[in-house]
Amino acid sequence: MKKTVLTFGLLILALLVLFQLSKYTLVSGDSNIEIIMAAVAIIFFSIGIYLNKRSLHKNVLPDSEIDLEKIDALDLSKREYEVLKEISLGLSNKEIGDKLFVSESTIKTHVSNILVKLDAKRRTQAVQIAKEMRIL
Amino acid sequence: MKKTVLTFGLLILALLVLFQLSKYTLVSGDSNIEIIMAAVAIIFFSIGIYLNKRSLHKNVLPDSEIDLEKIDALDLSKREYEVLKEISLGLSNKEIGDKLFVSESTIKTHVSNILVKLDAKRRTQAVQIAKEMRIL
DNA sequence: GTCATTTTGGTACTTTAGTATGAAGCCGTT
DNA sequence: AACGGCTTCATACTAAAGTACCAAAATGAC
Repeated sequence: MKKTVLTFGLLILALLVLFQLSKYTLVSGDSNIEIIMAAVAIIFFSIGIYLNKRSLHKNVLPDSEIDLEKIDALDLSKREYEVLKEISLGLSNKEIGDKLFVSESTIKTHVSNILVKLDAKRRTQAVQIAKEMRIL
Repeated sequence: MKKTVLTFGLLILALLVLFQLSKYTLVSGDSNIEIIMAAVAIIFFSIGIYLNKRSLHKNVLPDSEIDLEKIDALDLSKREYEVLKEISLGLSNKEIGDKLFVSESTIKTHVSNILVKLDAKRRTQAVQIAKEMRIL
């Protein structure tokens, strides 16, 4: 709310400044109205785009960004993160093992470690937690 | 690309029209430059916001919309869909049963049906498929 | 009220997931 | 070289998940 008042206040201020500028230019006889018009158009067009980007980016970026720093914070190793990604794709331990060229036993070990680190009881829960943390 | 050219073409056209209007008004001696200025400002401000919303919404909406029609198309019953949602939250069959006040056997039946209908082999895969279909 | 579908539940079984534990090789740091 | 962390793998076990098959209520449409 405060931001809305502030931005609209600034908009009105900018408009007033431009009014004075245009008057001055017209009085001084230059009458290059086109340039002022274009300036006004460009400025407000830019403002419109800028304001929108700001207000919408707050909702857009967090959905697409994956927080690589948080992976470190969770002590998830590279390999464990790889396995986690495969789990989220719905693969079984055997399938993940084949895909990463290691045995199913290895994947089981990784999965167990992932569950401990993400504080999950099941792989489905691990995926859910990881997505909430914007890691996946 | 084509759309970008089109919109910018329209913008230039609008600007030119406004030039002519302003000239006409000035020549006719009215010299109410403020009104024209304000009009230009408002119009381009609106265009800026509009264009941005259009371009960003394409990426925003599909992520948040859940396609209720597709649930029908998959023959997923209400109850099955409920169970699917709980699965995506990482709950076990037992936990889902407790949450929905039915036995684990019932949940197992539902899960089996869900897997067949979503053409999945595992619950994790079912979640992934459902999310791809924008059902979850 | 009849009929089809949904929802519920069970038993018995197979498969996959997950735990516990131990161990060997690799790799970067001190 | 020694140390800690990562990756790998195995065995043996328990717990969950999933399949197959059946069957009885409940629901909703006609």
